[in-house]
Amino acid sequence: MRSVSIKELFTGKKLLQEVTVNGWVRTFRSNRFIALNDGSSLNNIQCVVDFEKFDDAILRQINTGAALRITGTLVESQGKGQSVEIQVSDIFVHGGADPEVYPIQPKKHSLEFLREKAHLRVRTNTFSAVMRVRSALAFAIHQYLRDNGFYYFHAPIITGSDAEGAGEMFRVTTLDEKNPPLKEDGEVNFKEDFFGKETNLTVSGQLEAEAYAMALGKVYTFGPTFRAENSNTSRHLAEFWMIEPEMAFYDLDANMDLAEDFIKNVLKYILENCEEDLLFLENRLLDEEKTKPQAERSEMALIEKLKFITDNNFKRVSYTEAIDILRNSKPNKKKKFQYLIDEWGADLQSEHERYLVEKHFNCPVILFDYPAKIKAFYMRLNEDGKTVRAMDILFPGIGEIVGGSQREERLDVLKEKMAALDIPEEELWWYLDLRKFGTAVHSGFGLGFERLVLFATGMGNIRDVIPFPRTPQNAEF
RNA sequence: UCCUCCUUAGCUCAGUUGGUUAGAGCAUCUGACUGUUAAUCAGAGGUUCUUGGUUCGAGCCCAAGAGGGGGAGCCA
Repeated sequence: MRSVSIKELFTGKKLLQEVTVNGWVRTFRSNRFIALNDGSSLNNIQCVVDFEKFDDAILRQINTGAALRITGTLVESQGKGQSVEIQVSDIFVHGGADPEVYPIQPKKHSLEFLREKAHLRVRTNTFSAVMRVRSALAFAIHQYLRDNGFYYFHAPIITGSDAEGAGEMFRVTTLDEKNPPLKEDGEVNFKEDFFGKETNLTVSGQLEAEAYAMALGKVYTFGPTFRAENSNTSRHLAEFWMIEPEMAFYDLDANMDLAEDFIKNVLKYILENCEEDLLFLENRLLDEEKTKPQAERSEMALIEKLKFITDNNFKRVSYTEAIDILRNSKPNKKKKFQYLIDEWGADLQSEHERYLVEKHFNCPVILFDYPAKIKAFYMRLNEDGKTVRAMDILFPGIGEIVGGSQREERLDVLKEKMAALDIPEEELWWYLDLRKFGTAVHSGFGLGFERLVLFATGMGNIRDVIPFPRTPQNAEF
């Protein structure tokens, strides 16, 4: 007999039929009621056991965490907590879970404790809900971009260029670490390494995406990226997933339009398709915030917050306007900012970004036209000669969720900027080729997938929205 | 990398000024009960993170180490 998912049982179509389900025990109450979950949804199916008809040896194996196959008749529940339940006729124990040592018990565990049990934490309601939403978001991203004429393009994970400037890189090598081949000057001779040169894990697929956009028109990457920064925060991972759309013939305005529409649409998708999980996460958040003082609680509940994003326009502000706002802001005048704003050209700190997003505008903000000095070499220089067509999307509680720009399409300007930053042309000869042959206005952005999941689920730490987080000093799983 | 906080039962936490036998809830085990909803009732369980120090006496004070959280920087 084929088994059905527990999710299907709640549609009511199987009522009074014999069904077989497989799943893991959440609780076993009164030696009679098994709450079984198979991950198909948040819902457990209550399996009612007539304990007098079953061997004690079987019943003893029904502990939290055990894997069971249960066959029985689906009936309307006599109890109040659920619409349907299974009157059990047969139980097969796939595998028990010794309650003396199984760490996930039917009680509240802290997220920090569960983080150390990353292989088991997805068996909890919170993590299963987060991971279903994560999966739905990934699907929505592919669907949106496909529907809008994008090609999914696979950027290489191992990269030979060291000039992307997005952060510290992880070295990829097959050289003998204890006895590497050396050059005459004593340095490691990477000519003898696997690729014949120094290679690293990618920090961004952008440069490669630009090459593909200049032929396929609109492309995107969606894959893992790696940063060897020693960042210890709730918003950074050493291995994270990034979506990087890149579009030929798009200027910065078109780029911002796309990014905003993109975010709104993928959030709309989960509002429509993950209602149950989002409601659970919303309640989890409300519970958590009950312990906090009033001032620290969020003004909106999770679902309301997501709807606010989908229904309202992001505020677009130039860097220059933002500096004016900040310079005249209360915390700046009262010297409450740790870094005071006095001159045009200063890099914005996260306290400034938070002020703009959470206090001044109280909605997502797109900052654009940043000073060239604080942005990457490949960004399009404006006619004023001092700003570049860069844009960052800032979200409440998360900070920067998107970073993007119109790319510098003029060969001579690009070469000048690389020279000014001491980036050797040989490193990026192929990137310069894109400007020599059929160059055109083009733009793109990068969106940190985990930061989007963080926002969408209301979780507080990025390590809780990726299955097996990689952070400094931690790659246990 | 810097600043800061934390580490007591399986889990979440309490533990007064340094003072007798380190407590509670939940989980677990044993027993009772059996239409429950994180069931209920009775009983059981501790290397106070590790090492060293101060002291008549340390969960509490000091030093070093380990692990974890929060914040900053870097960014997505």
